[in-house]
Amino acid sequence: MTTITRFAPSPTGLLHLGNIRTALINWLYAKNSGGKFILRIDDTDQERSKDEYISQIKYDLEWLGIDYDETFNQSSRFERYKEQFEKLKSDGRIYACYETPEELERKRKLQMAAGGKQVYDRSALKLTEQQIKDYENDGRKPHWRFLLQTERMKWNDLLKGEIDIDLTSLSDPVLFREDGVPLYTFSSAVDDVDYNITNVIRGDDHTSNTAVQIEIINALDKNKISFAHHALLKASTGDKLSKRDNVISIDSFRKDNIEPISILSLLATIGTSNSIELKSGIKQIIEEFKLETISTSPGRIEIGVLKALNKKQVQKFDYEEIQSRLTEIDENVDKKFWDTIKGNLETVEEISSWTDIVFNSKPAESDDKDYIKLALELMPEEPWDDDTWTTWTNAIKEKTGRKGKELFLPLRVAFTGLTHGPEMKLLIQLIGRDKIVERIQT
RNA sequence: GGUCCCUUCGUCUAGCGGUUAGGAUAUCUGGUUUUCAUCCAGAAGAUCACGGGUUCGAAUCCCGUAGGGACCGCCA
Repeated sequence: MTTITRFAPSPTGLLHLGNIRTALINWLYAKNSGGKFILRIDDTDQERSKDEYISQIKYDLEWLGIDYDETFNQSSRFERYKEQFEKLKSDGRIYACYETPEELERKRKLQMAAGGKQVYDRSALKLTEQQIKDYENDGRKPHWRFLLQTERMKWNDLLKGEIDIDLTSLSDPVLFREDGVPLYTFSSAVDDVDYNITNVIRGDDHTSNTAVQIEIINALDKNKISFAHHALLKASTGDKLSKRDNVISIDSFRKDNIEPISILSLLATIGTSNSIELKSGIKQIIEEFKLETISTSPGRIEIGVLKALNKKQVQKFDYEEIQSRLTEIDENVDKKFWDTIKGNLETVEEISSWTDIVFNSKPAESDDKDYIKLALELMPEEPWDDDTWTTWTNAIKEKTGRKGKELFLPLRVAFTGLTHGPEMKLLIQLIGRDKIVERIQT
């Protein structure tokens, strides 16, 4: 049987490290076993779903290199949900409820005050025909609940092991709203069955929900789906992740010029027993993927690790790989320029600060003017090569008796305005004699 | 309140009854680079949340406690 997994985001916000991790795990699980991966947009709640988020989600996935064999929107399947709803209804698994949200809220508060279970009391089941008629005459429309019959739902979770949930501690789930809109608990179960999903891998927050869904799936069909629940990720502070937490959205990382492979490498590492390292590409991540390496305890997102991985990737780039990106930043960036500068970059786009230093004359104030003046006098004529710097500084050394930091640091500052940077013997060739003279003389 | 789950170096983790508790990363030191980064070599870093029990022997099994998380919605 072919493995089929799915990622089912609701388009109510941006994708972040947490939910993209779930997507990646599902994608890798499918890829690793030669299976299929489906992108399902859970947009049954039309009020909260936004088209812009749908395109953003697809763009983020594409940018990261996570492709899908098939995609569909739940909003296109309302008829099918209705059909399956009728089936469950005729099987007597669904019953009509007439409580308003306010009434339900009041019940919950009462239950909480009494210290009992906050579970729906099934009073709708005891309604007389007359009471129902009265509600209907009042203009109330029913919402529909699924009658939970299992006391304890057990399954073998691929990540958490044997799970045993007390279903009597959970309310009968509402499957259809008063306005006829199917709820996630139901539409998801219908789709997972219809699309022959073999493995549902999702966050730990769905664990008790899974108990409910298994019973629904069993009522629809024979359950053949294997479930796995991974621990959620925590923010670096130890707090839970939020959809509104923009600092970890994929979009924000892209805007910060973080490379996709850096994000993928972090995701393939965090909360797993894998070594923290930069991966060579998505292919390596697929090959190395093992579901069992994913931990059941929540991992912390360390942005510092992401940045370190990205830095490694930047320094790994060959000029040819990113030539168009570089020349777009500055057309004068050639291979020599890139190779000289890349060791000092954390993102590719940071190169712009160096094109500025190299190409635009930026005179730096020196408090060591006499020394700089002397250096100018001793500066070799062009053409310059890799030995020029040594020849030059040796001459200065001889004349002044300076050595080490005293010798070179004032020069670096005078040429670049910075106390650190690429190797001087290469950098001075990039800047060139004319510009250096210009800078020193100012 | 109920249900389910988690807790091992700063961080991510290995560990499945006998280990000097291993690795990765970060940190520090030395070497290389006449700076920084890279690279190489090395070091330090964990009373295995706490308490009890089982056992000749517990990070590992059992019970309890504490801390943390998820869910308990006409959201997903």
